[in-house]
Amino acid sequence: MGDNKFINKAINMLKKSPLKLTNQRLQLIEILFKNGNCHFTAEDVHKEVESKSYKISLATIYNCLNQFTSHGLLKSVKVSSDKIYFDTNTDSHHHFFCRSSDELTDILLDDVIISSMPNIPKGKKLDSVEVVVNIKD
Amino acid sequence: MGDNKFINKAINMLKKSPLKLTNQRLQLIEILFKNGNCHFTAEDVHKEVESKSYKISLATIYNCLNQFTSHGLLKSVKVSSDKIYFDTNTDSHHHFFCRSSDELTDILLDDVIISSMPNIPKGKKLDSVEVVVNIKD
DNA sequence: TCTCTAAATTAGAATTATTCTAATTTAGTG
DNA sequence: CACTAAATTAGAATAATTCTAATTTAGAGA
Repeated sequence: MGDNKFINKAINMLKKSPLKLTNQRLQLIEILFKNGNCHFTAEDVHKEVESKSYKISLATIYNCLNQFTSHGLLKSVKVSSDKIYFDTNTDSHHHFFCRSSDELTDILLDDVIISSMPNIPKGKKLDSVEVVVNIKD
Repeated sequence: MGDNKFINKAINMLKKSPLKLTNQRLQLIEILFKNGNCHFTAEDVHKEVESKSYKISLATIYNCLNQFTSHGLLKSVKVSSDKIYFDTNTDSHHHFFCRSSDELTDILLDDVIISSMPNIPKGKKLDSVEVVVNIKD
């Protein structure tokens, strides 16, 4: 009680998953979810882990980000960058990607209205629709 | 004359650019443009170069794909894959990306109608809008 | 509470895509 | 035809990420 609601929600999801509640995972959840919706790369997380002097190896950071993604705590986003971004907002939504600053920010789902969509090729199923609005300074 | 119109168009663009007409560039243009619109990674090109026994190093393939991209012969596309895709269609348009086969295919610009767009953040300019429709088997 | 085992963590090596370096070759201008 | 800037190349370097194999730990069950 008294805890951050975003952190609590993430811990509850972790408890409902088959993943174990390790110190590393709980500390990562604290770092990732303390501010509600945000975006980060593995390296961003690694830097914050270092600065807090938490004992979490880079391999564990990668493992956990990937496991959190497959268990619905995070979403991964690929844009015109060489890094994978993770997003604490797992609802369907879109992104601005700034090519000047490499920053990813949310676009609310309702702020993009797609009024016509192509037919899905025969034999394939729709997975997701991602709109990236690339911007620059 | 008698040549493929896609190849001719690409060679003309190369001639109008400051890039020199080397054997390697002409052979790459032949490979890339012979079939009109298509998508490939550097590795795809490398394989075809090998199979034709052309003498083009992997470094030159990367150099040329990047130079062709900066001079308007190609466009590069980033999707949920660890590789960069190149596209001979340089007009504004969208893509299907099949997560099962890693295949990228075009969506005609007019097949996606976006009837409402978010405001661009203060101080930034619009660069481009990319819609990726992820599909699977 | 204690044991046990599968899961988690870790350091460091490996991998993969891509870019860089520095030496050699070549296009095409003059 | 010579010259020079650009292009090509092999191989090293880089950067992000994943793998390996050894050690540690969570948490289920006695």
